[in-house]
Amino acid sequence: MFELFEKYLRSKAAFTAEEMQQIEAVTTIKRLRKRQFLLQEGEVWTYNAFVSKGCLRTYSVDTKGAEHILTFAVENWWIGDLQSLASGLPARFNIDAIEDSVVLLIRKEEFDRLCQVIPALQQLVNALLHRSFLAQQNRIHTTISHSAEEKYRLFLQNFPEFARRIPQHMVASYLGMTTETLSRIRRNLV
Amino acid sequence: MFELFEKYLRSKAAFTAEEMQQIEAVTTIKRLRKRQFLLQEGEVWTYNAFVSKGCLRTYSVDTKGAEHILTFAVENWWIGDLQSLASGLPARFNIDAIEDSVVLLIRKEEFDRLCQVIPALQQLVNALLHRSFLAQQNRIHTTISHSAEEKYRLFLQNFPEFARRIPQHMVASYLGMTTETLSRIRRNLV
DNA sequence: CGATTCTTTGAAAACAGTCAATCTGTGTGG
DNA sequence: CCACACAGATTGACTGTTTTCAAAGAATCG
Repeated sequence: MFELFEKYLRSKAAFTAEEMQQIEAVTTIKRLRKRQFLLQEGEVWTYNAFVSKGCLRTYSVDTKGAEHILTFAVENWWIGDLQSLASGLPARFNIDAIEDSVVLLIRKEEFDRLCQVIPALQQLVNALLHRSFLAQQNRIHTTISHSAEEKYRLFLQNFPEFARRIPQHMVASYLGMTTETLSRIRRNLV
Repeated sequence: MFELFEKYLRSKAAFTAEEMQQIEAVTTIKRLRKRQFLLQEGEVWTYNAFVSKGCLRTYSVDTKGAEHILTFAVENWWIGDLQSLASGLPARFNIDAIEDSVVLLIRKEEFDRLCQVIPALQQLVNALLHRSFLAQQNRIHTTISHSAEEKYRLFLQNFPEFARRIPQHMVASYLGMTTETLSRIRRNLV
């Protein structure tokens, strides 16, 4: 499974064979079955995680039991609770597998150490953070400026992959509406 | 006005006198009157901008003429269109002054060059991006998981400063609701 | 097949937006 | 200094959208 990660890394920057070995040395593989937790609210998240197969989600559960999905992650995406990672505090979010999945884990301390000695890795992380920032900004913008139907249209445009793989009630949760509303929107689209 | 910026920088990291001079050498001061544009939709944004006095907003205008505010920035905040800055494409957003303001500008090329030679500056930028990422994630989470009234409550909690300085119709726009709705929410709060 | 999850539907209620009017305070020009 | 214009906030009546609750139908999985 490390090969997929290696392929991803090489597509983003140039790494020497030795650097790649250093990375592989600290990478562990975790297989998750559908519905299995990678992180549960209240635990402390201490990894950087790369999805090499499958699909996961990050979400919270409110006082009424309703789930609110913050992110999805499929192959070649990173996932984790940066808030908990940075602060060392218990996570406010859950992460679980939507499909049977494989994630690669690197402990924070080891990842940070590698970033010190492998400039390409540090740059990759910075670039990733930068792109994520812009993606989040876009999401905020569409969220505050469009109707439920328009949000769904944009979601289909931007993430056709997600729309295919992810159950509708989760898409609804991601978009901040109920599953009934999304169902009715879909009825009116055709 | 550079002194305020210097104070901010020194509060975040250690800079030598020479480094500080290098920064000052590329910094220009721009004074803006209330309502004056710093950036208009369609222009290319090529700066990093630091607010040393006043208050500004980043917003878009939709096809119906409605404004949607993405961010506010007061003293010691950064502002700009990262999307346009990174891509070189015309900005989708406007930035203008809500109060008479003073911003410090550093051209992108010069800023990037300084980041190469001043590690503390590069680190500051990374830390800032990291914090902004988390802040945006929080905003997304509250936006998709709370009612209009709860969003306003949380806004008051998180940004009491903004609530004091910023006209209500702009707060409403930032929260993704109409000014009438916010007005009615406030009536029911007391 | 039976159980569970997922999606759809309907009816009623809650919520938020629209439009139009009024009220307030501020600042500007005469 | 006043009159006026203008930006901002509020209100009411109405419309439209979204949620809620309850139920039933479809799809999936062991």
